[in-house]
Amino acid sequence: MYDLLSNHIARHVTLSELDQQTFFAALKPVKLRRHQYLLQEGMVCRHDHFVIKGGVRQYEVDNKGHEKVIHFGFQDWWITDRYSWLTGSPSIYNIQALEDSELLQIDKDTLDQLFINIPRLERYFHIVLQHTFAYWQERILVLQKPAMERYLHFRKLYGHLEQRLSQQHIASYLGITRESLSRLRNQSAQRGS
Amino acid sequence: MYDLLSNHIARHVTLSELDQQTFFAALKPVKLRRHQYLLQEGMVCRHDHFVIKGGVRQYEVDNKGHEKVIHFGFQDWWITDRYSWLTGSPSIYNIQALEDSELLQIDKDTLDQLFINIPRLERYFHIVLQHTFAYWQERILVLQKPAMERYLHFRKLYGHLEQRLSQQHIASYLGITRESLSRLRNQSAQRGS
DNA sequence: GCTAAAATGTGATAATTGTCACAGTAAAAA
DNA sequence: TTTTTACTGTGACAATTATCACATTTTAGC
Repeated sequence: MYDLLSNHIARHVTLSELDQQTFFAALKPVKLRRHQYLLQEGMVCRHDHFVIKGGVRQYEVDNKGHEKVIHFGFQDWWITDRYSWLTGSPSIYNIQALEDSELLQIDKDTLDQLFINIPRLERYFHIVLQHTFAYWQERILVLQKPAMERYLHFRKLYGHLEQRLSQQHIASYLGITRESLSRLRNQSAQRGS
Repeated sequence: MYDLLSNHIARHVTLSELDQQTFFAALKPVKLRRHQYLLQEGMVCRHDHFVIKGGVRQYEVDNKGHEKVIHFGFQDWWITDRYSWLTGSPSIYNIQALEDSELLQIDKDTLDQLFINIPRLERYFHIVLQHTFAYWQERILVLQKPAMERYLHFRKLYGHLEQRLSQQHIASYLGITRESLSRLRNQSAQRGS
């Protein structure tokens, strides 16, 4: 159950067996069924979550009632509303399971406590955040490009997830309507994939 | 000269005087005149920079030759191309001074070395990155909204910088053309600010 | 497997934003 | 100051993407 996370950690830092056990002991396993929520808007997001199995989407409901997906979370990803987590303010996001999912969760206070005695653990989270950050930086750039480029970029990076996601979620992630995405897909199919 | 940074650190963590001196000794002051570059595309970004005075913009030149501003950096902000910094790959960004500026820079290897003996320093950078991350998360959300909302949001957050930035840079940051921004400004002026 | 619900495809049309051209204005350099 | 250069405003028009309506297909629950 902790193997995935253990490997993920080992890819970035070396933790002693003891430190790793201390960390794992602080994690709480969470199971979600499809459509269940990890976070609902209005709640304060006090946990960070590592996805073991399944997948989730993080989205905002705008003032017209439209859902806007800003992020997905699949196996090997940490996911949280970093803003609410950091500031303690109520979240404007929902995080919902797209499939039956399994995650490990840890709350901020516990984690901050662990950082004091296990600096390497903070190093791990720092490195992970740097990677996530680099990903968001790229996402901003892509969101400024035309819809077709955004879609092709998505396929290049997350093509393997395309069947697991609905068109409307992909469209929302790309910042377009599901109708527009449908038309883009026709175009790109005609030109050969 | 180091007062700004010293205060910035104190806002997030407590560093011993010795640790702080060790860190400051590793920083290199950099002066830039308006239009000079801190980073040019094709170079690997090996430094992180803390802005003491002045301001910079980080932008990409797209395949049509258009400049796309993804980020600004003003007093009290750390700025770098996190992707290039992290992966060691050549940057696709330029970071250019908008005004005569003063910064403090540190390279990644030196910083990683410091982290080993000064865990609190890594805590500081980790916290700063969390804040920056929360800011980018919001930026993604805003970029999905109509142009007028983006502009008003910009004014709310960075209204105090509006006179120091050119229209074309603001427009680019908002992901619209300078012509569109000009029209948005007319509209919002007619409705009273 | 059947049925209801959800998701997707597609046409007609509207809204938003971009492009191009050029005039006017402001700012930098000589 | 003067002169050049860069920046901004505005009109006409084009391109992109959204919206709405409804048909079709797929999926989930019984």
